[in-house]
Amino acid sequence: MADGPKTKRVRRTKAEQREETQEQILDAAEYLFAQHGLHGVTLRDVAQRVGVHTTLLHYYFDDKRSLFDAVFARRAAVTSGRRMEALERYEAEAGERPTVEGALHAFLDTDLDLYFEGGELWMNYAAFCARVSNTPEGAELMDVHFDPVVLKLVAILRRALPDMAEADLFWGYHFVTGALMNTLARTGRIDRLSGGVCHSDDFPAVKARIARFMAAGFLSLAQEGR
Amino acid sequence: MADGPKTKRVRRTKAEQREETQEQILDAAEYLFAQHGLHGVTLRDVAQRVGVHTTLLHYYFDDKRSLFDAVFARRAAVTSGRRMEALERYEAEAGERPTVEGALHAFLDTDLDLYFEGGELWMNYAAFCARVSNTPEGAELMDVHFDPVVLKLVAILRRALPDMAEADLFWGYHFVTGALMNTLARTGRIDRLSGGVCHSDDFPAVKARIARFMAAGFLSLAQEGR
DNA sequence: ATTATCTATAGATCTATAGATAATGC
DNA sequence: ATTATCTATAGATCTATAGATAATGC
Repeated sequence: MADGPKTKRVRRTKAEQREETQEQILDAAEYLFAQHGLHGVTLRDVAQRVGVHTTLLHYYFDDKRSLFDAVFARRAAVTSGRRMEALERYEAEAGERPTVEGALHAFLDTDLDLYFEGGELWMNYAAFCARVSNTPEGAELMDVHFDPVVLKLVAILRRALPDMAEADLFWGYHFVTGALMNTLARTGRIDRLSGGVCHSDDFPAVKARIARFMAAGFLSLAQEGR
Repeated sequence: MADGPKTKRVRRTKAEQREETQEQILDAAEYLFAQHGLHGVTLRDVAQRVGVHTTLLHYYFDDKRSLFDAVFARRAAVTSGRRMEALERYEAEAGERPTVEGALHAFLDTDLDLYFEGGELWMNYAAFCARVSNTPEGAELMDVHFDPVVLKLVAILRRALPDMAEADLFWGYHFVTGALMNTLARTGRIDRLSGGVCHSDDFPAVKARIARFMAAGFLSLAQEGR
């Protein structure tokens, strides 16, 4: 229904054309999957948004599920890589004494910045990830693409809190990622609930609070001992 | 594919029969929607799981979306009511000096207990809620069914932290509900990520940590002042 | 000559409705 | 006599494939 971005028909090499069309398909699919989920979107919806025929999607992607996986994978490498770098940079800076809050800032702020500064397409990807994170298939894609960077975060947290039980570390991460996904989803619920005090789109507001909030949570579990 | 519970054909009054069939339809739909989402489930899937013909679903429910809404609504009143009672009980106990952690225990523990002790069907409902919470339609259903109890929680938190900014209160709640929904989803991700240290199904483990963790988060934001 | 895109279409499935049959109600 | 359930089917879509046409490559 909404008309996608119109292609300028100034075409260059075949490789470029191929690349360009594929990116447009992925952008459209990303937007639609974020809104309606894997099964709520038809290949025809995606094709219409791009302005091509449905069959072209089969030319570039084996089937619907492959397209879905490709949407997930395309930006996963970027966000994962950026966060990994940020964590390594923080680790180097902090030396012997990393803090929970420092590690969480590196992990969370880097990600929130990427989406917020990356424009509409990155925001779509964020919503896409959030939407699928609470599904069985989505969770498995997260295993594949995000385990290394998450385990890196956990490793730094473990050094910051050497006496904390392993289970506490992982449950703490579980709470962090839940809060993050709820943010990325941008459903507008917090806007309505708060009577307009908060806005789903306001990632800077989340960034200003989430690392400190979660760090205090970790410390309170650590204090408890067990 | 999986065969649903077989109906015992000892039928009583029509009202009872009607009630029983409707409940079976709702149970089956709840399970399937939790696994595959609104669009990932066909009416035929639901009918097959119950062991009736697809058209019977149209006899009891206007269309697919009405069935979906009915699934959400059926148990929403129960969980919402129980949490509201728990919050009011806590408010009465705490008198002039409610605490953040006390309010969160009332809100969160009551809910986790309901699902964990309610058996498989309640666990399905929890997964259903979690799955839809990150979608636009789901968030609107949450507005309708859960706003009163959430605003009650926020009101107690406000009394516990009278100097806290409104935005901080609501963002804090936003983090809490994200962590809760991630728990209810039970995707198995935390199991794999932690190498078996944590289990998605282990709501008691979450209950043992989440209120303290989140309370510390709230206090750290409040301390910040501004 | 190869690659990108479109046309035509098969085969399956999905939602929804109309009308028939089987079971309870009085 | 009314209500619960099933049969039959219409009409719309949806995914996927085969083969034709249009555009680039050399």
